[in-house]
Amino acid sequence: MKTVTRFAPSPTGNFHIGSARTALFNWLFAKNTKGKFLLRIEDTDKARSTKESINKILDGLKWLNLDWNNEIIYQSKKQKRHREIAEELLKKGLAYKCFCSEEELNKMREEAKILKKPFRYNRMWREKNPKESPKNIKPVIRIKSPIKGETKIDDIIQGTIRVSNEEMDDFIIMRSDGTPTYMLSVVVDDHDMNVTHIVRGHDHLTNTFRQNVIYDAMKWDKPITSHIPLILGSDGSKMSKRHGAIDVEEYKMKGILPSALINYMLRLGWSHGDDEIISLENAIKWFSLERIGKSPAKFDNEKLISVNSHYIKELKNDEIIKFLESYYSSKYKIKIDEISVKRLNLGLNDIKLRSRDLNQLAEMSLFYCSKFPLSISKKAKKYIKKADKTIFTDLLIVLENIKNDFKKQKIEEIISKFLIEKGLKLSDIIQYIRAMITGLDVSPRIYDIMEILGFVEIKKRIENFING
RNA sequence: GUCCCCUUCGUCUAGUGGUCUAGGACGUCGCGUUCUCAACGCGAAAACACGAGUUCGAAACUCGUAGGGGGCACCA
Repeated sequence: MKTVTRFAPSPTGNFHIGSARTALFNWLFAKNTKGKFLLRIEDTDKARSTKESINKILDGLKWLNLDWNNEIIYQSKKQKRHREIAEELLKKGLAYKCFCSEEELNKMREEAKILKKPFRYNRMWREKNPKESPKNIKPVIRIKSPIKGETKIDDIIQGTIRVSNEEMDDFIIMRSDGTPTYMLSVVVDDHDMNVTHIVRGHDHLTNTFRQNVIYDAMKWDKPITSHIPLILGSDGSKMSKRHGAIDVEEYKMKGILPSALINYMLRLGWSHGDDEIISLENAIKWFSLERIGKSPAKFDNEKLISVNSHYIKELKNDEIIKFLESYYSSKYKIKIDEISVKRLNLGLNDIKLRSRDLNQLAEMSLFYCSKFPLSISKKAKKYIKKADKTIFTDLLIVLENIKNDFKKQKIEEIISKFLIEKGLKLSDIIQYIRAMITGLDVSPRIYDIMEILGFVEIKKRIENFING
């Protein structure tokens, strides 16, 4: 049988990193088993679902390259079908109308609180004749859940879990306004979509027991479930805003590569021996739900960054230049001209080695592209302020001698000769030169940069300091 | 509160009863290299939550304790 997985987010906010990992695991499992990965938007909550949120989810999935099969299914469009199932259950006597008022329900809640028991609907309308119903109340439809015995689920990740049926009550499947609840919708949609494997967050584990009641009532085959542990913040509490970035979009803005985020999320809960850097190809080949751990993982930004810097090193120059084009044009209103492209192609390899994220890479490469005069960073300014102008005036004269053969070995030679004559060490001047020609305090090797920029450009930048 | 789940270095994890004086990665620290560095090289510190039991033998199995997480809506 062909496997079918689904990712079923509710569009009520941003695209959370936890949801992204759920999507990834579904996607990987589908790819690994050569099955299908479907996307369903659970927008039954009209009040909270937004178009923006749907777009964020879609953008995020596309950015991560988690492509889905078939058309997107919008749960809200399936309500007629959900209602039919509820009617059918009603007709079969497996569900019933409940005419409880808000007050009656609140009373049950209070009683439960006093008895220190969890709230459970007392099933007062389960056997009552609907003719006794109060006229002023629109009923909900509740499903008859078993009163005695226990329910067992076999979860691929969590193993076998048994819960006494007394823990469950007759939950609502249709609201009083005639709309289906989540619990009904998921089951009907998963069944209609022929979903074979449900991979979702651990927070849904107890829902499985409720959903089983519906499957049993309809005599439908149950999908196999895998409840993946949640991602926690660095302090072990639920991941939230105060832990920093939690939405996929934020990672993109921070210059994280989709490949890096995928690799990092994959290793949160799943492993393959000692492998850390795992190509997508291997991820698909090796992935299995059985190998997902049961304990929740804390999100570690430092590790993400280190994975990211690895993937940055693998980037091709033209991919980077494409990124730089949009980064520079939106942030600095700079266009990358032909000469800058030439310089970038010569200099990017060195910069890739020391970049933790794309934004940092862009800032570090800026000196290859910026128009004269250069913008100078705070730390670089400090160096420049301290530099002795006469030394650099003399240095320029020396450099001018080799302007027709401005190669790094030559530059190195002539500078060391210059230093000996002046009785200086390289470290006496290197940071000043760096600041003047890159506007930064950190950069690749100076001789390489000088060669790439060429004498004319170097002269301009140093003179700017001397005259400034 | 209640039901369910979880617990190996700071973090992610390897580990499926003997090969574990517990391996890898990130981070930390030290040393080296270099022209700065968030690069590179080498090295170090660092964990089986606790207590019982099963067993010739337990990080691994069982039970308890503690700590953590999740569910308990006319939300999804």
